[in-house]
Amino acid sequence: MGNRRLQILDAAAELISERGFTQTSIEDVIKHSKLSGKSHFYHYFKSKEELGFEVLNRQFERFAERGLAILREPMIDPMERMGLFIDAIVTLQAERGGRGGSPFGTLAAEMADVHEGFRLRIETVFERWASQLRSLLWEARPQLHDDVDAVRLSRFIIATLEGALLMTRVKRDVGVVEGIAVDLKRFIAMHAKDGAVGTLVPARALANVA
Amino acid sequence: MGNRRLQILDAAAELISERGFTQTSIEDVIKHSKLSGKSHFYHYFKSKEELGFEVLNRQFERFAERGLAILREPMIDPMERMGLFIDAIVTLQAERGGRGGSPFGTLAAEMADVHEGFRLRIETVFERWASQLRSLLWEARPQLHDDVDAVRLSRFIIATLEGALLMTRVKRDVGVVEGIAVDLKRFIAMHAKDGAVGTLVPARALANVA
DNA sequence: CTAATGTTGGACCGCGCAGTCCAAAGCGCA
DNA sequence: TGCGCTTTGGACTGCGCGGTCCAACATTAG
Repeated sequence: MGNRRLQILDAAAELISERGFTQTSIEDVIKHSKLSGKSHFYHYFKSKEELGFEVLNRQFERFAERGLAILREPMIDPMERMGLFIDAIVTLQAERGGRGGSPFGTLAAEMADVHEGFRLRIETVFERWASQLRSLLWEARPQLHDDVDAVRLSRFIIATLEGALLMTRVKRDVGVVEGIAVDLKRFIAMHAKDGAVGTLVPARALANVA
Repeated sequence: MGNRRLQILDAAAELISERGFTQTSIEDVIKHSKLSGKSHFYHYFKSKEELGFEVLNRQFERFAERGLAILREPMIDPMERMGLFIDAIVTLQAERGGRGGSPFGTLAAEMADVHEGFRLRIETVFERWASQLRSLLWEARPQLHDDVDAVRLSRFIIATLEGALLMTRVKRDVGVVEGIAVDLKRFIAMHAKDGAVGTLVPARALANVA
């Protein structure tokens, strides 16, 4: 069954996002996937490197399902979708008790300067994420100031969220990412024309913008 | 000489901030420090773990010298100092050709969930950094809106910078951190009363705020 | 010149892990 | 029941690395 393969992949994804790639051994993965016998692993994967690549893809898939999907809901106002998306990331982090941070960020920090293959794939992952954000900003264009640079703004959003997840992990306090999320929404709201902010920012916080 | 110790420490700092802790072997460190003989290392350090802790301290020292110092220049307007500080981080990253990212961030992502000792020390490092930013914001209080939350804002600044360094590293493009720095300054300027922005943001960019 | 006291280099040990291999256990099929 | 074929478990190998140890060398003192 290709089912087994997925089982291994998910176990690996969990361990790697917690401990990092190098700190996760094949034996750990096999044990954690409720299978036994290392040959099983090498039946489905060529090498640990291949596992790493596929875990990265899988993480992005899941992220796309649970987080990025919100960005494409056609019935919701774009600005509101942005807020929901940020909330989703906070929720995801809260569910894990502040541990584990961003699966991409962790892998990125660990491998970017060590393994060119990983670096390129991580770059692709971030690029796909960024492109989703750009689409949303494009959709929201009528509500935004004319000189908003979607490329720069989407990068800013990703960087801030990644940094927030990292700090949350270090402090083991979900409050960190929550606070940063609030500010990030305010920053995004700053790019919108008056009255187009929707539920992105509570009225009180808008005092600073006006 | 305690000089040798520093030599090892600096070699290790460089390697660790590029490759990460686990990917850096004692032999690499010794070779890179132009010494030879592993016993030399163990003459100055109890273990690799101790090396890691001290590298973290040393990185923070250097960062405090070259970056954080700007925050305390008493002759410069606080808001302007903030801008200079952000510029300094961009410059530091540019000097390394986009590689290596933040020394703290790299170590944090790698070790936070693996080694409690590292996590605590990294938490301390971030806290010290945050406290410097808070001091500056306190100094700038007369120029800021009354409801500015210094704790939250300082966390936001650190998170965004850390995320920016990470993405710069992944894309190997210093332009990323440069762009994010511009936006970050605009976000900070948003908290200042009109006319108190100084050189933080070029007049053109302020259009969005007003 | 010799003895005592550091330095320095590197051989060596043990361990953990990626990756290989084979033997035993299922399992269809007649 | 007996025979091939696949699945499964785990023993084994080679290697890299953290950490120890000791032998050779330098240095200073008498």
